[in-house]
Amino acid sequence: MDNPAKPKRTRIQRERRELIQEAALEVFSQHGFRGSTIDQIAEAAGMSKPNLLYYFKSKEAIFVALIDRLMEAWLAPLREMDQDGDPATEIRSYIRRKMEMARDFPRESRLFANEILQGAPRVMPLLQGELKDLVDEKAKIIKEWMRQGRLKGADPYHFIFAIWATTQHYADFDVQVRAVLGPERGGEGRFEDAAAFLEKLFLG
Amino acid sequence: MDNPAKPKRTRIQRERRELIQEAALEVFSQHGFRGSTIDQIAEAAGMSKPNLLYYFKSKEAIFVALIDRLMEAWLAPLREMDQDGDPATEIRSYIRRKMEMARDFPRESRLFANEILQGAPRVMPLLQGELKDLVDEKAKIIKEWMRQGRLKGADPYHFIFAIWATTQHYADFDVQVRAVLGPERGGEGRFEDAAAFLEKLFLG
DNA sequence: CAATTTTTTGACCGTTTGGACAAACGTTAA
DNA sequence: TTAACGTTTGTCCAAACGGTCAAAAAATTG
Repeated sequence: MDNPAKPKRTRIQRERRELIQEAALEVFSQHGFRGSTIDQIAEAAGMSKPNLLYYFKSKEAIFVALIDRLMEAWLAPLREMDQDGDPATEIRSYIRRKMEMARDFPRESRLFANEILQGAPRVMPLLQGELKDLVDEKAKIIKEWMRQGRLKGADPYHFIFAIWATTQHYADFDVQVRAVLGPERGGEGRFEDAAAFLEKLFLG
Repeated sequence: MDNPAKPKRTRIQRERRELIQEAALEVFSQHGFRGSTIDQIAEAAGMSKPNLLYYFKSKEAIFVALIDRLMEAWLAPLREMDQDGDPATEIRSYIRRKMEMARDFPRESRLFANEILQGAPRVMPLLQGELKDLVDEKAKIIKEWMRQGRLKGADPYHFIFAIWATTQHYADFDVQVRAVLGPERGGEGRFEDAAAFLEKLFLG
C-alpha cells in the first residue's frame, strides 16, 4: 500500500496508463476480473495487447491499480463527516454524497462490489486496517451525537452499514431497480427519489 | 420458463443432479460464472468432468437450473406478506425472513447478486415480469397501509428496495461487515444485532 | 442367466487465454 | 548521421478451458 521506489514516468506513460485504466474499469465492472480478457481491455483502450502489457505487466496489475485508486474515492465521503457539524446536516450530506457516487460512478461501485463478493482477496488488508479505523472513528462520533440526543439512538455500525447498503444498491442493482420501477418511474429521477426517501428513513 | 416435455428421470439422475447443483452453488457463488470451471464443479461434486456433462449438457445449463430454483426461494418471503395482517407485524416478519435468508443462504444471495451485477443477462425477463408484478402488488398494499395511517408514509418501492439492500448486504458484503466489526462484534450475533437495528429503522 | 440400458471414464480436440519476445518504428539529442 | 531511448506490433507458446466420443463398467430388466 506504500510506494517502494516510485517509478518515474514519461508523459506518454502517464496518459496511456490513464487510458488503460479507464478502459479496464469499463470492462472489469461489466464482466468481473475472471470474466474480462486483456484483449477486451486492449481493444477498449484502442491498442494492441502487447502494447497494453508494456504499460502494465499483467492483468492483475491493472486491477490492483484500479482498486487502489478506487478505494481513495471510496473512503472520501465518510472522511468528510465532521464531528463539529450539525448531526442531521452531516448525515444528510453523507447520504447525498454516497448517492451521487452511485449515480455518477456506478462502474466503480460495481467493481468494488465484485471484489467484496469474491471474498475481497485483494483488499482485505485495507478493510481490516484503513476502513475499520475510519469507521471506528466515525462510529464514535455518531454514538456521541446519539448520546447527546441530537440523533435518534441506534447501533452506529449498523447505521453506517445501512447507509452503504441502500445507496450502493442503486448502482450495484441498477438493472433490477429499473426493471421493477418500469419505464415510467425508472428514469433519471430515481436517484433523486431515492435520496429523498433515504433522508427521511435515516433522519425522519 | 415453462416445461416443454418434462424429462423423466431415474433415481440416480435425480440424486446426481442435486449433488451437482449443490457443488455448483458453492463454486459459482465464490467465483462467479466466468470465474468457475466445469472441472472445479466436478471435483466439488466428486465426479469426473465428462460424467458431470452427462447430467448437464453445459456449464450454462447448470447455472440456469440453479438460478431457476433460486428465484423461487427468493420471491417467497415477499409473497408471504399479507394484506390482512397487522402492518408492523408483516413488515417485521418480512425483515426477519430476509435476514434469516442472508444468514442461512449466503451463497444463494451472492450468486444472485453476481447475476444482477453482470447486468442480469439470464434473469432479466423474470425481473421485468414476475418480480415487477409481485412488487407492484405489494407496493399497493403498503401504500394502502400508509394511507390508513397504520404505517409511516414513504415511497413503497424505495421502502422495499431499502429492505432488500440492507438485509442482503449482510450476505453479499459479509467479509466487509466482519472486517469492520472486528473479531469481538463480528461473531454470529451480528445477524441478530442487524435484524434488531433494521426493525427499528423501518418501523421505529 | 443373458440382454439391455444407464452410468462412468480416459483420451482427445479446437479454442481462448495470459503472457513473452524480438524485431521494427519513432523521436530526440549529440 | 548515428546512437540511445521510448513505443508499438506480429508472432508465438504453454496452459486452461468447454465440450465430444467411443468404449468400459455398472445397474437394471427380461
